Amino acid sequence: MLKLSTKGQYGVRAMFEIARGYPENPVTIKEISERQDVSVAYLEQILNKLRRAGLIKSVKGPGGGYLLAAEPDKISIAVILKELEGPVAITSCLDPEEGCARVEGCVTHLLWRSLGAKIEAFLETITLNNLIEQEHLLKGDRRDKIYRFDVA
Amino acid sequence: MLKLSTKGQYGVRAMFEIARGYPENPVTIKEISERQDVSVAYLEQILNKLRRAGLIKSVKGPGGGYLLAAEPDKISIAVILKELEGPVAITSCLDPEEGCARVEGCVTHLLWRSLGAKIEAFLETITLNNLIEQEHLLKGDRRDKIYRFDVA
DNA sequence: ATAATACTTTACTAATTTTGTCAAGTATTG
DNA sequence: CAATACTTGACAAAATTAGTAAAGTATTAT
Repeated sequence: MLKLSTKGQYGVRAMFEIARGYPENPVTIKEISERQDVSVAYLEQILNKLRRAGLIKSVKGPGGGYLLAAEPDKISIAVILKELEGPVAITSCLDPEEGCARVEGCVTHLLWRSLGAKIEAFLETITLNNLIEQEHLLKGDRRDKIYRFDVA
Repeated sequence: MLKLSTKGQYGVRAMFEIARGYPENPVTIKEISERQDVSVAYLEQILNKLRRAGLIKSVKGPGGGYLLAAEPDKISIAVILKELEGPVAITSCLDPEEGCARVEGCVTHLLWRSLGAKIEAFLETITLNNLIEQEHLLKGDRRDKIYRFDVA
């Protein structure tokens, strides 16, 4: 339950690859495709959304590619997922687009709202920079710090 | 994003209705159907799963219906949802049934795992009894305690 | 100039999941 | 023994997901 679509998953992984090139090295779709094993055509869709949302910039021509539009510690996982999948909305009646007929006096409504808020709050605390840091820990020998996200 | 299916939503609402009858009053499918506006046939599917999981008991014959199999404060939302929708698995590679080829050195994997753990932990703290309490607060005048789930 | 590289956009579709309905029972008891 | 209630399994329409495909436009190294 509570699955994330591949669009969201791939989007985060793509942003992670682009973040590695920050601030000078444009990363091409092809590179992302190869490293993350996602088709170029599908990535185009995803990166397009992220570019229009202002999270990344693109550089055309040979040697071009994608660049982060802000510093890696300013871009949260929450922002990326919101652009690709819309707001956290455990139930459809919590989606701002839809609305709910039974809001008043509905106990489960409160429950789902609280859960959604908790999820958002968590995802807002994690940034691309945290992912990069975490990878360094994984590849390095600082095994003592390894499950950092559990602490946050 | 991160939607819950209607099966999970209706299941929690049905359990809430059954909890109101605890410990003596069997609640019929028809009553649940009317109060929660879900078809009888669909509820049958849902309640069947919950009964087989041992969360509720059924009493046949006139005056029969469904009863909670345990005390309302012993049944968490997490348990109900797990029976109806399987474990929390933000990505399919985190589903115990599937597995993941890239676990080692995969940073996002850690992220999704942490998120899933947080969600489960939260849902385990909320019981049917909490829902009933919360409803009393909503209907009563203790407006000061109203958003209880946010605190938990 | 122009070929190579790279991004952009829109349309389409196969597969999967969700959200149920339907039919034909079985079990219990007043 | 009829009324009430639960039980089971098959089936299917609708929505969503997860992509592919095609036909571009833009930039720049040489």
